[in-house]
Amino acid sequence: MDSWDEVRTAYHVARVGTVSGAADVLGVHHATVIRHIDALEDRLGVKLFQRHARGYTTTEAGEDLLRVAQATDDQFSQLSGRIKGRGHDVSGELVVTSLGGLSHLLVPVLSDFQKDYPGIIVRFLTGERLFRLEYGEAHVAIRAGRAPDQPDNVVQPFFQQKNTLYASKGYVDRHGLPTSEAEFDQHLFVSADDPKNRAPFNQWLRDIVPEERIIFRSQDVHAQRRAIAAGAGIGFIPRVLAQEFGDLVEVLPPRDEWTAPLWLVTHMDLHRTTKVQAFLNFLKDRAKSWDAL
Amino acid sequence: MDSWDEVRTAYHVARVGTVSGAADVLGVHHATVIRHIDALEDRLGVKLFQRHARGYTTTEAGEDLLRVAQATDDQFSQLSGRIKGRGHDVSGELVVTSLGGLSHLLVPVLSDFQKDYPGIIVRFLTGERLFRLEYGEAHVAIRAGRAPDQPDNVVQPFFQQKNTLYASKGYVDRHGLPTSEAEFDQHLFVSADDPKNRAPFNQWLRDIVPEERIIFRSQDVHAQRRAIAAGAGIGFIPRVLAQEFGDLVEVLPPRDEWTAPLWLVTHMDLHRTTKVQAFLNFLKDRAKSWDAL
DNA sequence: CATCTTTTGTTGAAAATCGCACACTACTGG
DNA sequence: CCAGTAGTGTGCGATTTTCAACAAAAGATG
Repeated sequence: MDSWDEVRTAYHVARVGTVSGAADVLGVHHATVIRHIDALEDRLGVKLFQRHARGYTTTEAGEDLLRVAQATDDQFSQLSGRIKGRGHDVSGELVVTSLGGLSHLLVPVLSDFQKDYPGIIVRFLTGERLFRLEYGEAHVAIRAGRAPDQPDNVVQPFFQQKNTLYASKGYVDRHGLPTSEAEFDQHLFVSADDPKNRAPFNQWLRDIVPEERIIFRSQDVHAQRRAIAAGAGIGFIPRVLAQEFGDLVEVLPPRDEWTAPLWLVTHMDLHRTTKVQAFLNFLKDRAKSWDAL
Repeated sequence: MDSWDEVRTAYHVARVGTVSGAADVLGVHHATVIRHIDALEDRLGVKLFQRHARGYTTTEAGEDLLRVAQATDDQFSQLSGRIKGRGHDVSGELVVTSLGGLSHLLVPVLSDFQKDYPGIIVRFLTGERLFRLEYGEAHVAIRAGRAPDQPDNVVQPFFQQKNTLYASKGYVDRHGLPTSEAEFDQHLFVSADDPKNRAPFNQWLRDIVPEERIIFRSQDVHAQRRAIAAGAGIGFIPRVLAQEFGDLVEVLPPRDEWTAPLWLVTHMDLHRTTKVQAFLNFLKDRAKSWDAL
């Protein structure tokens, strides 16, 4: 049974009882309706209607089609309502992905967003592997580094995450504070395990600090931060995050070159949906207060 | 939700996962598929798919559509099977209409036909009002008189019902038998109540017999026949029927002018169905034996 | 890393579809 | 009885839809 449109035409003819009436309802010419019916009957090999000068009356086959198509029409109407409705309200899943190191920023926002829109189910995906928007793996991605330029993605600047070198009070008590980069070779550092890590402050650190002085390395930024807080050495922590840790001392004043630009990325096909827009607005509103720091 | 064909297209894209694959299944060009999807999404105002170079993946809306369209596809397949199947087997209702006076012929045939095809439900409609084939009131009509020439009807000769004048043995004992029409004014007759009745033998009788000699009149042929059998007077009875009554005497030898031609009439749109054909063949086969009488 | 395959996306040409006008039929109401 | 109304049916011209070819991008493969 191909050509569902012909079924739909036949359905309206069966409902109304006349070709002209059905043509009015469908907004087409009555000749079109006649042709649809003829084609459908030819394909099925059975007459659906008996023709007479006062209209079309259904045969048993036509009666059967009427029942089935009625149900189909109902289901399609409901589907259309659901789809259009879902376009304008905020519900269902919201899938957000980012680098794991940004969870300290995002988790509170996601939690609050869910409180504002109880119909939402939040899924927060992190991991070393990049979750790809173009395959529908997430609605929104937060990316760091230089602006992504994937063709089908909509990219917006999120905020500038300022990073600075921190040490714990315990570390300062034991080793003191370097007054300039010149004294770095007498200190201990915490940084990424991967020498190819592209974060600008990590690259800067690799250039300035002798390799043997980076004595604590991990792929996991949370582990690095805990190591710094525990006094293992000096390392970079986002300023917004450092405030939550007590006992941290700013080793050097912040520099622009350590700042990591963050981007909000959505897939073109989802960007215009109210759900995504609601979340993006919510997120950007929160980010304003962070930019001030 | 107009254009069910676009829903069908989207359904196959959602199922297969690629535009090209869906185009293959649908037997159309992939550009057509793309346009259908675009049109449907524009109308719904929501993206059903996320596009990427390796195919289309469904959004939530697309997932919803997939489920609904899957159900629709199943139902349409079943419908198609039912309709095509019904075209080739003999089941459902069989509605036959005729003048009430022919029930003695038709009822046994209908009963036997139902025994041969147990899937059939027989509806035998009689009445003074003509049941009209073009409005779907019956599958088959048995008509008497001159050949009907309704444009959309298929007319076939059924058989020639020979009628003759009969009297009961009781009547003959009391009044004797007329040897010719000249003696009719000394006899009593049974005939139709309606002077405009078009049956040829009734018109003949009205012309020959003085009006006051028709002493038993009824609209109901069954009542007329019972009156004849009860000895009320002389009247016409079909020869095939007269054999079933005992005690009947043929008053005059049969004449061609008293013969009523019967016609099988079907509506063009139903004539080719195997159900109707099965019944027509069954009926014509039975009629062969009646013609001999 | 170059090449091949698979897939989406776009544009002019071809074909199928649709709308229009008219003919025709049947019922309706004075 | 006769004009009016509402419906089906059909040929022809116009429009929309579809097709075919090509371009481009992303994986897959060796």
